Amino acid sequence: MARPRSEDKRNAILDAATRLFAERGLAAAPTSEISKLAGVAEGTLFTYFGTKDELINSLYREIKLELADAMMSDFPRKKNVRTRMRHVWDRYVRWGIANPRQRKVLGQLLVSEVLTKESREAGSAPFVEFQTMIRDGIEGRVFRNDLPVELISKSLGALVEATIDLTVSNPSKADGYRESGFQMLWAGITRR
Amino acid sequence: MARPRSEDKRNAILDAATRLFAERGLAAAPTSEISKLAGVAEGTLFTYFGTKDELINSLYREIKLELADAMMSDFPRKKNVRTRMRHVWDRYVRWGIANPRQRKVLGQLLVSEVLTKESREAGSAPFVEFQTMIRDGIEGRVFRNDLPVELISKSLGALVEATIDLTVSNPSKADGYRESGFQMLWAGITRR
DNA sequence: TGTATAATTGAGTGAATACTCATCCACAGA
DNA sequence: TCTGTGGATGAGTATTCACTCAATTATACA
Repeated sequence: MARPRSEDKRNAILDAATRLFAERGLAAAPTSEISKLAGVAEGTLFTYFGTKDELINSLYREIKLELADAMMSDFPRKKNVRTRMRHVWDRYVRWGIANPRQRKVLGQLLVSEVLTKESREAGSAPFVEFQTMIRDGIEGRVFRNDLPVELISKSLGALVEATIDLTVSNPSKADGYRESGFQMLWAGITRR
Repeated sequence: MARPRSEDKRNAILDAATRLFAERGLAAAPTSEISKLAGVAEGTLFTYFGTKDELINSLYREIKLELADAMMSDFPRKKNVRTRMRHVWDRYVRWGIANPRQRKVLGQLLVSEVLTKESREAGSAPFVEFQTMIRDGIEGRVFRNDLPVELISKSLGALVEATIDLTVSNPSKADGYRESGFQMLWAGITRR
């Protein structure tokens, strides 16, 4: 037919957006600069993403996919709940430390008024296996039975964030923080 | 001298800003609308706050003060660590549920690129007593000794947020969530 | 009551920026 | 090699918005 769209260009735009959003925030990163940093004309940005909001929503999905990938690859499906939980914990913490920009942007996106309901749903889809693991923990009487699934998953996310924050401001203690954080989570959710 | 500034007008502006920031986000709430909603001329906004960024920083301090007030009033200084911890927990959760707008704005402010270092410091100043409580818990061998103070305080914040989120989406279970959330925190940070 | 001072007002201004579009150009299929 | 389709370009446009300022008004104090 005609010239096909380039996956490379699309990625370059998303990448440039990530950098600028992380440095200056969503609103203060103009499309003109995003496209310049991506090495394309401003008009090109709008052939890949109809509007800036659409770009933002796409970026959200992309980052969530990367995170899910980091957390769920090599997931030890057959092992016990603690091992699976630990796997997810370690991967999540490491991803956050290794990808500070994406993590920061994710934080901005989550409180922005731009994300559609569809994007939010699409963003949590890759984490179904994670939810299953928690349900296993409750049904197998490993976890306390008064904690709703969402409280456990949100708490894991929250404690991971706290652990990463600490590690970033004191990288030499990374291993200790990762261990302590998990101990704390595990003690909090399991039966005595 | 001359006409004094009005505390009422200042508050009206901060209040209007809170509403609009919560509904639309920082960037999409123009000073023209903030002043209109506050019932003053746009120019007046700029006699109280030199720039929009200054308004945002002032709002941050204001909200943190309110939160500290809610958490630390009637603080049972003389009681044991668990009682003090529980006091702070309950107050924080209740404040978040009762003040969804300020809570939402606080979330936006914290990831924004607008807050100065001074504002962040001023914002955490009212919480010194809270830090002291945690140190008491560690030194009194109530808490585990491998957890840094910041991990405990961040975790409390994080678990409160998770608890509030859940309560907002299912208000009838408010008491249960508040209880379970605290149990989880307490189990996580104390020695077995 | 008179006056100096500073608050209040809102129309105006300049800068920033999301998005458009006429033109050019690269590629797939014939 | 030719051709039609649709991507790539970037100057242009319409809009939005933070901030200004000259004129007006309220108030503390003498």
